[in-house]
Amino acid sequence: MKRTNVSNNVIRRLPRYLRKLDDLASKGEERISSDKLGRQMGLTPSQIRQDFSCFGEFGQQGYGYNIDFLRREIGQILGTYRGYSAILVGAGNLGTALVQNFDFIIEGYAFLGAFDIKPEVIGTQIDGFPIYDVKELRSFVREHKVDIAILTVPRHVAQELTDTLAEAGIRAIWNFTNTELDVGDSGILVENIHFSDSLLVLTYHLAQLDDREKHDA
Amino acid sequence: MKRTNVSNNVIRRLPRYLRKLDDLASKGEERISSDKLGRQMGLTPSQIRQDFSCFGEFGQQGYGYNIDFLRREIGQILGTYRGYSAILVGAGNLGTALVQNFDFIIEGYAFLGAFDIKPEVIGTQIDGFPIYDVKELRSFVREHKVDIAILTVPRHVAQELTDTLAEAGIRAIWNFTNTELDVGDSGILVENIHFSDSLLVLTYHLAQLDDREKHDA
DNA sequence: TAGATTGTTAATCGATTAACAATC
DNA sequence: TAGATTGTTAATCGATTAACAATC
Repeated sequence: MKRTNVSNNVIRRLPRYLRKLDDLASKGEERISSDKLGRQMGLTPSQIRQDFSCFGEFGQQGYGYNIDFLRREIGQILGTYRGYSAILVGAGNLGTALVQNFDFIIEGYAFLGAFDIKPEVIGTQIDGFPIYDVKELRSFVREHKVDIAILTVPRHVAQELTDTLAEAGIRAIWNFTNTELDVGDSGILVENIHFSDSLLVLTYHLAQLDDREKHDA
Repeated sequence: MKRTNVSNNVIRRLPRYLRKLDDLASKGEERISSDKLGRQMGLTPSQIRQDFSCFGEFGQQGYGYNIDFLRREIGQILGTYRGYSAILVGAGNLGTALVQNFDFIIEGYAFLGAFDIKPEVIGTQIDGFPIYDVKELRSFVREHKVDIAILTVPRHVAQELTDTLAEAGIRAIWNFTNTELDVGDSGILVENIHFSDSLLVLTYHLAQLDDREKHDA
C-alpha cells in the first residue's frame, strides 16, 4: 500500500465504492470493469482507476476487478476488520436507532454497549447490548481501551462528556450532537454529523427549481 | 442573484456558513470580515468572498459582512423561509429522533405530521405532531401538496413507499433507508443519508494512525 | 493469438488562492 | 482623509479526464 497523500475527495468516495461492491456481491456478481462500475456509479472509468491506484494494484488487465477481492481490500483500507471497539453514549431515540440499524458486528467493529444517565434505562438492553450507568463511562473506556464513542446526547452535556471521554483516553468521537466539540490538542479524531446540512442542500435545489420555473413563466 | 453554474462544492459549504453565522449571531456578534470568518472556519478569505459572490454582493468595503443580513440571505438561498412542507414516513426511533431534534418550525419548514403502519402508534403524537395511518399517505400528500418526505422506514418497504410518494406527487425525498431509491424520470429530488460512510472515514483515519505508528516503531 | 482492460503518464479542466483596484 | 475590506480578475494549484503502452 502506497497511500501517499491521498486526497479527501478520494477518501470520501471509498465508502461509496464499498457499498456498491457489497451490493454487486450480494447480487452474485463476480467481476466488474472500471468502465461498467463507472457507468453504474456516475463516475468516469479513469477516476475509478486513479482512485484505486492510490492504494495499490487491485485489478487485472483484460479481466477487470474481482468484486470479492476488491471489497475486502477497500474494507481493509477503511479500517474494518480491525475490530475497533465502539460504545454508544446516550441511549435515546437516535442512539437506539443507530445501534439497531447497523449491524456493528458484520461491519467489523466490536460494539461494547451503551451508556445513559436515566435510571429507568440503565440495566436494560438495546438489541441485546447492555446499557450502563454513565457514571461508569470513564473507568469503562479506560479499562477496555475503547476506540470510538458514538455521541448521541443532548447538546448541553456534549462538551462535558467529551471531556470525560478525553480523560479516559478515547481515540475518536462520532458526533451527532450538533455542537462543535473542543478536544484541545488531544489528537482525538472527531467526525461530525450535521443532518440539517443535507436537508438544506435538498431545499436549495427545490428553491432553484421554483425560481427557474417562475423565471420561465 | 446571479447563480450561474454554482459548483457543488460551494453549495455544500453554504449550510456550514449558515451554522457558523447563526452561532455568531447567538453570541451577539454584529459584523465579521472574510478574514476573521476564514480563520474561524479554516477557509481562506478569498474562498469565502468567491463563494458569496456566486449569489450577489453581501458585504461592504471597509466593514465586512453584517451577520444578521448575511445569514438571512444565505437562508434565503438555501430555501428556508419558503415554508416548504415536510412529512415523516416511518415513526420509529430514527424518525422520532429527527422530529424531536429539529425545530422544524424555526428552520422555516412546515412540518405536517408523521405516517406509520403500526396500529399502536397511529393516532398518537410525536412532539405534538400527529401520527397518521400510512394508508392515508397518498391522499394526504396529494391534498396538501407536500414538498418533502423524510423516509425512515425499514429498507424492505422503502421502494414501495417511494412509488406511493411519487404517484402522489412528492417533490423531494430525504432518504435514510440505506437503499438506492428508483424514482424513474419523475424528477423527484433525492438526498441520501449514509451514516456508515462517515464512520468509515473515521476508522480510515484511525487505521492510518495505527499503520504509521507501527511503521515508525 | 486477439480482445479487453488495467495502471500510469500527460493533458485538460475546474477550484482555490493571490493580488489589487474600487470604495465604504 | 487613512485604514479596512470588499468583489473581481489573474495566477496557481489540484483533481479529473484522456490516451496509451503493458499485459492478462
